[in-house]
This record gives sequence, C-alpha cells and structure tokens, in this order.
Amino acid sequence: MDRIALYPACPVDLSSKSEYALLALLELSPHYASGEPLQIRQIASQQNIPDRYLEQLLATLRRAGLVKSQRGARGGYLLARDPWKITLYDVVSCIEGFEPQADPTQVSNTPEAQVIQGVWGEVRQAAEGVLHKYTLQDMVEKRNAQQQVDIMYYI
Amino acid sequence: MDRIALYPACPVDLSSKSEYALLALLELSPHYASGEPLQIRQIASQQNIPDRYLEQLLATLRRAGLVKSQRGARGGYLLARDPWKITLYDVVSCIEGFEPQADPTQVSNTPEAQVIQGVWGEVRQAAEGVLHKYTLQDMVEKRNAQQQVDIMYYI
DNA sequence: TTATACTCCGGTTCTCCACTGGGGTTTGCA
DNA sequence: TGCAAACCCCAGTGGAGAACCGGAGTATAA
Repeated sequence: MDRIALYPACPVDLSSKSEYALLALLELSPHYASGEPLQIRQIASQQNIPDRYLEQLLATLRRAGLVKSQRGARGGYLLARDPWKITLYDVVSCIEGFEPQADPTQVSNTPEAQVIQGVWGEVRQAAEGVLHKYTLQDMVEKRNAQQQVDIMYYI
Repeated sequence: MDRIALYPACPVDLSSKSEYALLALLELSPHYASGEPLQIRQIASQQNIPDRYLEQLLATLRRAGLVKSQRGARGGYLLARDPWKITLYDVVSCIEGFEPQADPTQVSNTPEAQVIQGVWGEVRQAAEGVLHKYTLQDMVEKRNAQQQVDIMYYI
C-alpha cells in the first residue's frame, strides 16, 4: 500500500523521510520518562510506516545522536535526550542531510548570482526559523490538544 | 561544463530550474521598456545557461503568462508585464509547479498527521512569504547595487 | 524565398526517494 | 548453552524528476 501524503508537493519539500522520522520520534517521546525502549515493529505498525524503511531512518537518527538503540531480545529504540531538547530542525536537518553552508569560493559570483543567493538564503532562514521554533515536546502537546478536538467532533 | 550551484542543498530546495528562470527574467527586465525582444541564445550565453534547456523554461514561463514570445527572424522573448508586477513567487511557483493546496479528504487525518500538516504549512508559508515579498524590479535594483559593491572591491 | 528565430516532440543520463531483501551480530531468558 | 528476538549493515529495484540533447516543424522579417 502506498502512503498518503501528509502534504502535497511543497515549495519547501520536506520528504516523507522527515515525516516518518518525526512520527517515530513522536511515538518515542512519551516513553522517554520510563526509559523503556520501543521496537521498530511497534512504531511502524502504530504509524503505518514500512518497517524496513523506518529501520534505516532510525539508524540515521541514532548516528545523529537523537535516539539510542538497545540491541538483542527486548531491545528497541529510545530518545537520547528530553523531548523538549530536540527541535524539529534537529530532526529534519539530520534526515534531510542539510549541508552546513555554502562555501563562497565554490559558488558563482556574478552580481546576479549573489543577489539570488541572498534571497535563497532568506527563504532558507525563514523555513529553518519555523523548524527551530518547535520541540518534540511541543508537537506532543499539540497532538494531545488535537486529539481532544477530534473527540469533540466525534461526539 | 556542469553548473555551479548558487546555493547548496537547501531545506527549501529551489532547483536550478528556478535559478535559470530567474536569471533569464532578470536579463529581460531592462529590455521591457524598449519592447525589444531578446533571443534565447543571448540570454543563455550571457548567464551561462544551456540554451536548449532554457528554451523549455521560457516556454513554461510563456504558458504562465510571464513572458511573451516573438517568432521568426529578429524574434525572441520579452516580459509580458512590468518587472515590478512580477514577484519571485510568480516565477518559482510556475516553474516548480506548486499545487494550489492539499485536498483535506485525500490526506491522512490522524492527530499526529494533522499536527505535522500544521507545521509543514507554517514552513511553507514562511518560505512563500519571502518569495511574495520581492519583485523582479527589486532584484534588478539589488543587482545594480551589488555591482557597485563589486566595483568598489575591484578598485 | 530564405535565414532566423521559436515550438513541439522525443530520448538520455543521472540522482534521489521509497522501498524490499538477505544476510549478520548482539542480547535476554529458559 | 541454545535460541529467538531484536538491532545492524549492505545491496538492489522501480519510479519520478532534474538537467539536459537533438531533430523536425512553423512563423516571420528582410
């Protein structure tokens, strides 16, 4: 079964990789306090993510130091630090593989190019600003609030 | 020769299509007043863009109503309206093929998905806000200012 | 009429995304 | 000690899109 897009083709093209990673971390957040690891299978079935694919994403998140893994029987994944100390930027940048910055010497330097660089940089900063603003904890709280709204509509 | 990126892999991934299109329109802007068309070849060689590729982009811009074309000998392209009446959003959205919006019924509606949609939308709006802010005329003026700076450094 | 330009169509190479699969290694527990 | 449950690593695949190239056709100024 193919996935349903959260959001259609976007100027800011946050791929489903980022969505999946975020969903997984949202799933892990409530378990941070207890220290109990969660298994890939559980996360995958809960959020409807292909498990073998999620495995790769979690490996990336682990290498970036956002989650820890517990090998062997009864192992799994858990958040490496408090959910309010992980921003969406942390998640997206490591999954999407943001480069640090442009090396100005490697870049075209006609006046036109420099002007476009400036604006492109502004767009980038605007987008990153939003991602810097939210932590995993914020997202969890938003989700809980949303859940209340959904229940109200259901009644 | 392969192109040199204006900006490295960007969260907001504005492809070289957008860059090329913008460069071309920047080239056309000063000729708007005179009404003299500019040929693909001239634009391409001036801005170092593969001409056959630029041709496709200009065709897209024409279909979007941003430029007009004059066929036959001494033909070429010219801006369809004043450079201060064309925003960067106009350019990027038609080149990048932005969709109008998400169809909410087509979209996952778990609480998690809705929350992520919300944030993704914020990121999108932040990025688009910057693109809405600038017109071609602004870019031309920025370029001229930049040119002055370059000359100062050169001396 | 002819050279010059755009127009339309197709193909090509490359990279990335979104997966899938096949091994291997570590670890808790009976 | 053995074994199954979990992570770990590597490799490949299919499709889509980016970034081109090329050719045949069409309009138009001179």
